[in-house]
Amino acid sequence: MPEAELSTEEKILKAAEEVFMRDGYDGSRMQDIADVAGINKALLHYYFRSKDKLFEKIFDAKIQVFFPRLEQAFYQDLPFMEKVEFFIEQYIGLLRNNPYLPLFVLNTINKRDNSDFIKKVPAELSQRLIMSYNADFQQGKLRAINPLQFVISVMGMCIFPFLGRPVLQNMFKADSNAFDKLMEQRIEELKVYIRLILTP
Amino acid sequence: MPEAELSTEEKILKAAEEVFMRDGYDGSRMQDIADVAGINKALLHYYFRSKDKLFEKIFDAKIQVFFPRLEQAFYQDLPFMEKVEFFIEQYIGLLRNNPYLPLFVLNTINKRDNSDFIKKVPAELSQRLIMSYNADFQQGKLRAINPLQFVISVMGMCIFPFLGRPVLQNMFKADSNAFDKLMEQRIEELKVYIRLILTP
DNA sequence: GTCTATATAAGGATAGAC
DNA sequence: GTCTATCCTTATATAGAC
Repeated sequence: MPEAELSTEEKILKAAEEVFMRDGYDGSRMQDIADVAGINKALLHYYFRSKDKLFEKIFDAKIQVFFPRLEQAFYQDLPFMEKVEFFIEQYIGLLRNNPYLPLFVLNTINKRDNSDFIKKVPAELSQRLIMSYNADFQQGKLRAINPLQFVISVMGMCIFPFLGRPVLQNMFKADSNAFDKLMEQRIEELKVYIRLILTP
Repeated sequence: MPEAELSTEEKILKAAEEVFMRDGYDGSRMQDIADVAGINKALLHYYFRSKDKLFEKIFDAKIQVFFPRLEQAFYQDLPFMEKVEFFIEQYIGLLRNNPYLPLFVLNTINKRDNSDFIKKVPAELSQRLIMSYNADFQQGKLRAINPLQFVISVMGMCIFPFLGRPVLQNMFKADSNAFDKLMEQRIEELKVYIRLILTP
């Protein structure tokens, strides 16, 4: 869709997303958002009453992406291991297209005053995974581990390289392409790890 | 050491550490730091010329903690697997005492303009680990994996729960004590994982 | 709906007295 | 070294014309 066809409200939301994701709430300026949107500051306040309100709109959308529901795989009757493999594949793919997402979300939910934001996290995902583990474990198909710790571990393995990206690229003299390639390879590597951990 | 015995410079550094770690660079106010230190703003600028300079002092100290050198284990002639186990133990212990550290460091190194900060990361740690892996692998003591991906994974597994802490606590109705207990248990859990991955 | 101009406040930094 | 007072710039937000 060409930019000219976007409504003013859409242009603002698009610009706000870009600026907030890149600079965080504290680092963002309403003027920057107006510039990116190609309008002036006053219009921002006309559409969204305040910086807080505008930010909330963006966050509400992004939290749903960062903690995905993944209905496709998790509501199907797949073995636990395949669900995890599917998650790794989808999630690293997602982050490759949304490099700023993790830091943005983690910053927001860690803000002391903004504890409301935490409540917006879709909570069922990990609960369902744990139930799925227990079902397969009781059939002897999985090794005895702590499913909560395991779920945290899988998320950490997927997300962390995107958080430490500048360091990794500097350490191994990699450009953006090399990093992306590394993340593509990472999918298969992590699948090997989780199979080794879960197979009895 | 009682607070009264601290020099003004020490009081400022202590207060700056607290505020910067908690609120980040953009979210911190010189006034807040002065208040915590029990002095006034002007004195901050007398001791450290600017907010930037003061921040740099704090960051320089913290980056050394977040990317530790761990000479104790890694310069000794231990098997790779034991080095990793030692790392997990030490590092989770460190983070349990420094909950804000990961987000603080990751935010700073991800700032576009502040790419100077990246250069301050001690880079040898992962390089040494990879060399150590290769040595043991050639003796047939380890499974064939990608050592770089493995090192990223171990760091991610250790660090991520501290980043997602508010969500985890909310999701599982855990207070600070329960979370800390979970992290203590996590040490042994992760050791199991890495043994399963690395053992041929 | 969109703009210019401006109110109001906050934040970093400095001057100058003690 | 430490304080009060203040300068200067920047930010959010609003008023009012078109």
